[in-house]
Amino acid sequence: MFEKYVRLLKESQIKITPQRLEILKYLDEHRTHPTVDEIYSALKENNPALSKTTVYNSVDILLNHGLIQSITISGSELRYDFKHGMHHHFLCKKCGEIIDINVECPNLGSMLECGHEVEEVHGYFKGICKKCSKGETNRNGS
Amino acid sequence: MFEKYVRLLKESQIKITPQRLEILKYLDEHRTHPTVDEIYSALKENNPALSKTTVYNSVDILLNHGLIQSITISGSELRYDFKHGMHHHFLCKKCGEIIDINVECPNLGSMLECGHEVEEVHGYFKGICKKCSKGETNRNGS
DNA sequence: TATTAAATTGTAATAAATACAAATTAGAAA
DNA sequence: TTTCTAATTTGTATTTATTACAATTTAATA
Repeated sequence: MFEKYVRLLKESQIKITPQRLEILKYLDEHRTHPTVDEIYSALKENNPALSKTTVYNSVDILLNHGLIQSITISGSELRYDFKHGMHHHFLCKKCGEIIDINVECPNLGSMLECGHEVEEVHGYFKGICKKCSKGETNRNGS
Repeated sequence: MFEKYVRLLKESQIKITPQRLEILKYLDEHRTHPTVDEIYSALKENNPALSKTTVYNSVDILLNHGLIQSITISGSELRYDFKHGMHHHFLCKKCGEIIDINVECPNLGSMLECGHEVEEVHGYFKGICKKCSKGETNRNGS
């Protein structure tokens, strides 16, 4: 059940707690780029004692150890993503969905030559997603 | 003095007000990716009656008409950038500076093929900038 | 099992952004 | 030029994401 996440936390020398395991598992199994509030609401179902501060603390430590990444695409709140291979993101301005875009960053090479130490690469595209531009229903009901 | 910005606003059919001219001019002349608060503080010097709400309203309308762009790289606040040619951004985690990176986005072609209508492209890199990695002084004093 | 540093919880505080009503103004029409 | 009106500006109040912090609890080591 949690072996994978126990291993990940041990490898990063992060103290293992049920909360951290649940949060890491949730992010691995829900690739929806949830906010802290969304993670909190989902996990509170099975753990009513969960505190939102714990979710904030936990995503911070997971972030600092590189197990997850934060996504700033929306500009109004931070979203989190289990770290699986390099990919970019597309934000639909109509339905709000954030879609994974599986491309590499061809600029990384030239970035390495310009003297800055690059630790993170984020590619964000914004517009209207395939579904919405076909006129299908979306969460805004428009 | 303001001819350029009068022309830009007219072309976009935005009503011309002194506040909008000042804000647009400020962004054109200060490529530091300022926050609303920074724009507000700077312009309040010469116009003590300026309201922060006006700055919020103005950057919104300039944004909607494509004269400026918003930058979400920091995750804690929105920053604004006069729209000049395509470029990416680098955020230094040490000094906080946001540096323009003059590269195109080679992924745009493949993005156009995946069915989403792309309206914006943002390339963000994070790490330690050239200056800071050389151990020079920075605004954090570290 | 006992110990202790670290984590969790809950409340309070902060700060960016938004909502909104009243006063002002840009720009079109007379 | 003057009048008019919708749009803009202003200032205050509110909302919401995030951070700060103290008290309680717990993971993991000895």
